[in-house]
Amino acid sequence: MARTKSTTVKDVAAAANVSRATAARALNGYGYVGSEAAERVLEAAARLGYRGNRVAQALRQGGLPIIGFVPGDIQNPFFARVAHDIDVAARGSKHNLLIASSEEDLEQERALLDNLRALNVRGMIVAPASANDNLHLARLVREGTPIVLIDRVLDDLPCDSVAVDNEGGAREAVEHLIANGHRRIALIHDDARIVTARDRQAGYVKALQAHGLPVDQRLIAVSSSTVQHAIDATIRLFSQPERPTALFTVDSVMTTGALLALRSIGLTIPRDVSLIGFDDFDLATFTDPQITVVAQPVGKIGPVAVKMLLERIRGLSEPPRHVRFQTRLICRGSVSRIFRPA
Amino acid sequence: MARTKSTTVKDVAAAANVSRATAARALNGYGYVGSEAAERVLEAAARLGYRGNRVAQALRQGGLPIIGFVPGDIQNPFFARVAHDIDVAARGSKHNLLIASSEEDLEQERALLDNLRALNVRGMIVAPASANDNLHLARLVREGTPIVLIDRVLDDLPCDSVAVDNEGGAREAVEHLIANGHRRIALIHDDARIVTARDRQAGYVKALQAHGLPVDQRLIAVSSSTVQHAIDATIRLFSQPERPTALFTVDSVMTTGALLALRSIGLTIPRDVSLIGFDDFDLATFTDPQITVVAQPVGKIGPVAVKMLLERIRGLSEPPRHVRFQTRLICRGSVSRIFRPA
DNA sequence: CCTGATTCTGATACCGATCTCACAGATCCA
DNA sequence: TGGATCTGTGAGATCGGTATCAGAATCAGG
Repeated sequence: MARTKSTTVKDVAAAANVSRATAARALNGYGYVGSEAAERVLEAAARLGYRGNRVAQALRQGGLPIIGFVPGDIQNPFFARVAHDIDVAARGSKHNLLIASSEEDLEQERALLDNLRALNVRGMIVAPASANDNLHLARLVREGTPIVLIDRVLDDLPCDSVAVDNEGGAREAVEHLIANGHRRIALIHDDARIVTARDRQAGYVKALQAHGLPVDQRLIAVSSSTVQHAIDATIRLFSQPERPTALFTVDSVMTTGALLALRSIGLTIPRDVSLIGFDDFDLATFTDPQITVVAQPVGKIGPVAVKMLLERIRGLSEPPRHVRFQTRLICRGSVSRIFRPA
Repeated sequence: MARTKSTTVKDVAAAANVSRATAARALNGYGYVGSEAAERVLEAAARLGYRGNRVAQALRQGGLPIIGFVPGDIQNPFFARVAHDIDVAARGSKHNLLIASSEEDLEQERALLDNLRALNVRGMIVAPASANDNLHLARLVREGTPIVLIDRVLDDLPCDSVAVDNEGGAREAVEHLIANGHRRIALIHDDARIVTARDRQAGYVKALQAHGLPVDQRLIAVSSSTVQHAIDATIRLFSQPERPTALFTVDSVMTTGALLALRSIGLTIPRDVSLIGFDDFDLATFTDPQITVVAQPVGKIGPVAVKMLLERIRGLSEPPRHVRFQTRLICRGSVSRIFRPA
């Protein structure tokens, strides 16, 4: 197919009748170059459409101007939003963004990080798929690769992180339900492997305990984070003899599933069941009534992560910094007050 | 920060007491290598944690094992889904995916493509932001860079493409409205710059003309593809004295906006207004009634695009191939029948 | 025992850009 | 006028890996 090989400094130099060294100097504006020679080089470069070869530059100078982003799932609106923000922020500093989704699979994550490492990217922003077995991450950190963790923080990993107060947010939500008289509050959460889900579950448990309520395992369902699994889990929870009066879901995908499931088994929100979901999402304002949610400042996560990463790339060597954003409970119409006689 | 420089073939060769050449042969399994020497090399490589440097490989062999993807907006669920599919397909052939969103901005798209070119990526999958001024794309094609266009096809660009029958799908939707007795059918579409929107508009116009209905400019609103703009456009359309009885929106973001706007001005679907949107989306089944949409086979686009791209990368030199998927009208509850006395 | 093929290995060129170094010519000050 | 400094330039090393080539060692067959 005779892919035309691109023009190199050599070509430009030849066209301008100078050496490669001089051409490079003219193109990059360093060292001494005669104004006349420089002009000829620039003209030749423009004429030949010289672009430079990042790969060669990267080899010489170490590292491609690329930031790697490893989200759990790019289709999840949360990560899509963050990816977008990272992209914008990275572009501001002349970096390209390489997105490689781990699909919440530890093996895949390992392979991807290996790949990024081999590509000599400048730094990585990662949402680790697992709370355990993170030797691969530990090694990267040890080797000095700039890494920023987002959304999911691993306490024993000495690197920067940006996340929200998952436990506090969950606790606030559950306490809101308790304050409205609910006692049988169900939880649907992800495999505890993911840090976020674990913390949110912890918030749920703490809220119950703080109010002297028992933690009933029958009210807790585990589901992987897909709409279908969430539907199944919801149906399981609500086909028990003593039905929960409220439900707390730990992410927007699960909330979506719960919504669908409750509708299909004929339970009305908030008359039959009250619902609070973690993470705000479009759908939440489209339903009738609208759904009460724990909102995270999604838009801040990406920019802050990039900022921290760039500082590391530039050589900052402070001890790990951890940014923790507060969540906000947005009360809409999906929680009802239960009258509870003393 | 003393970023530990990674181990090179040189290190491995030294550790195994062989030359770089032999080490490379052992590691890549080509040429003749003594079994004993090979073993020593492999052992040394494992011990030192040798990973290889893609950048150096790329320089020698031409091109990074990367596929570039330039969507209009990664937050748009359509592109997020396609990105995911591309990622999976690319991984199957040992390619990484580099996503760089153009944000529907032509200048940005140009810059991004330049970047990708400089990175020597193997090929690109692009959803062009504009129907015109595509000299930058034309040049890439001319230079032999493998490119596959998705979603939006530029007829005068000699390269592969994957898209859906936008005109036909739109036409089917509008004819469905006509068949249900609607005559004043409004359209909200994007800036005609984007090919997709233009084709869908063309379908709208053809449907009307085929049934002898006038194309009334007052029924056509232009909006950029954001929820807020779509809301404004909808309100504008429906505050006219002679209100439309039906609305066709050309993408899911606009449909979302229309939904919100209609609710806010107190119009009920489908009693007051019938609605059909192009592109199926989650929300469409969450509303009451559910929304009738023109569905595209989203899941097929990514895999087919990658398949075509890989063939080009491997050197296929057939003339440009164009895959065009059919759309499917999914009738739900957002279209009402208007009784129209003869 | 010698020729020719086969196996193994190291030296070396190369990809493209950058950077150091040395050197030539111009300029400058004493 | 001569040494020192400043300009401008090209030769060549370098980044890390891969491919070519030639030479050494082993082995087969006549």
